[in-house]
Amino acid sequence: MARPRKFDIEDALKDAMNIFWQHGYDAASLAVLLEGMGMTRSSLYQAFVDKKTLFLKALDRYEVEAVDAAIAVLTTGSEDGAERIDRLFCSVIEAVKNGDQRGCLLCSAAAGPAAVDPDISEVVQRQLNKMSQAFYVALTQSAAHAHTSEQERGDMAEMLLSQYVGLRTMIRSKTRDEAVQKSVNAMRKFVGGGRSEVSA
Amino acid sequence: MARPRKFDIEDALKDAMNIFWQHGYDAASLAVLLEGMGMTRSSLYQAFVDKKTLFLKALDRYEVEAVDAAIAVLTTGSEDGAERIDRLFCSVIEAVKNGDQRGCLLCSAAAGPAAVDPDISEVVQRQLNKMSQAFYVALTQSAAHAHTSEQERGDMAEMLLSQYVGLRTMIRSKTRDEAVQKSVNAMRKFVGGGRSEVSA
DNA sequence: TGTGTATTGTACCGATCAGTACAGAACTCT
DNA sequence: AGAGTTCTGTACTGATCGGTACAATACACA
Repeated sequence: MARPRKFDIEDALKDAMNIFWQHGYDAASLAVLLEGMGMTRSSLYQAFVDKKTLFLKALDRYEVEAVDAAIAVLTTGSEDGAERIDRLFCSVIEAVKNGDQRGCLLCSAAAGPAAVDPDISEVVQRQLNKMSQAFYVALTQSAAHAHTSEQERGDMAEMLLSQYVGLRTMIRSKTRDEAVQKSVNAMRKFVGGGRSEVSA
Repeated sequence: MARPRKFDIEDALKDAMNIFWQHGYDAASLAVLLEGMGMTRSSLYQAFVDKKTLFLKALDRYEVEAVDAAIAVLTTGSEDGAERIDRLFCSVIEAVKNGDQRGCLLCSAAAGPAAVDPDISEVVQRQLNKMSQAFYVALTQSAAHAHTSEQERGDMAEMLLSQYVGLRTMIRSKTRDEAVQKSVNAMRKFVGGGRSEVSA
């Protein structure tokens, strides 16, 4: 028994996520967010408390939409874990070649607000951890690495994660496509995924 | 034949560099800069034109002070290039263990303003390129990699660079020391530097 | 057809942002 | 000592920041 809201709250959150993704936390001003989300100031504050809370919710949304998708690539689809790692890095290349230079919201958050705000840092760390665990699983299920020690795989999972973060950070800074491609080439060779050479 | 300036322009630039390094471009407000550089608004604008120009000059300063230092580690000191790469990553670990969580100004710039401003992006890319070339040189002068193809070394140099960027980005986002250590462990093993195990 | 209630639209808030105007101060040279 | 010149200190600008107050609005229910 009240006035109904004009917007779908999930859609609005998705819009917010995309805006933060493209602009970054600081550069995504309230004006930009309101415009992109198609709602008024009061509605936004009524529904999302404040900018930081909105960002945290957008990060949660990103987790579901992008991080979990990456984790799915790392943990399902192919028998061999190394090939799945391979696929993840190839998908990054593919995005770049399609003109997507937004990088990764999580990685941008790590470089930006997470350095200042503990609440944001906590969420970022949790998601990064999730990814490193997925790398670990993939390595464990890889013919080339299953025999290595638990510690070795843990180390390598962490390395793959920082590699991923660095790659997507550089992409956002307009690094030439060829440089990105080279980096992935070397990483693929290193991990030794199933597929012989380039493909996508 | 005029009033002499009260500050040393090089010292001021060094201060500015450190402030940008710690706070990041956006968060380093004029107020913070003026305070930290110990000068007044007029003097700053008279000497450095505007904030962005100051940042570009601070980036140049960072190139001399930090990037070139890293490049020196990669290109001089030891006979074996892989060991020099090893040393660079170990120095990152050492900084973290000493409580330095500022990361790398260049990497933060890559993730932040370089994504928006072409002038900044250009400088960032130039410096990143310089680093990847140094990695290439180190690989070429490494017993373990000298025999590989030129292309392979180029790929791997680019990978080492993105690894470096990712690592320092994660450090700034307050990633646990152990995770950083793990990542470096794996990277060291991968590169196969001379020194057997941990050291510093 | 009211009446209660939650959302919306708008106008506003103080704070802070980067940048500027300009008078006064501090020096060198004549 | 005076003129010329450059730097400094302060006060100010308009724009924008995130956030709030409050009346108008649109609905469900009685």
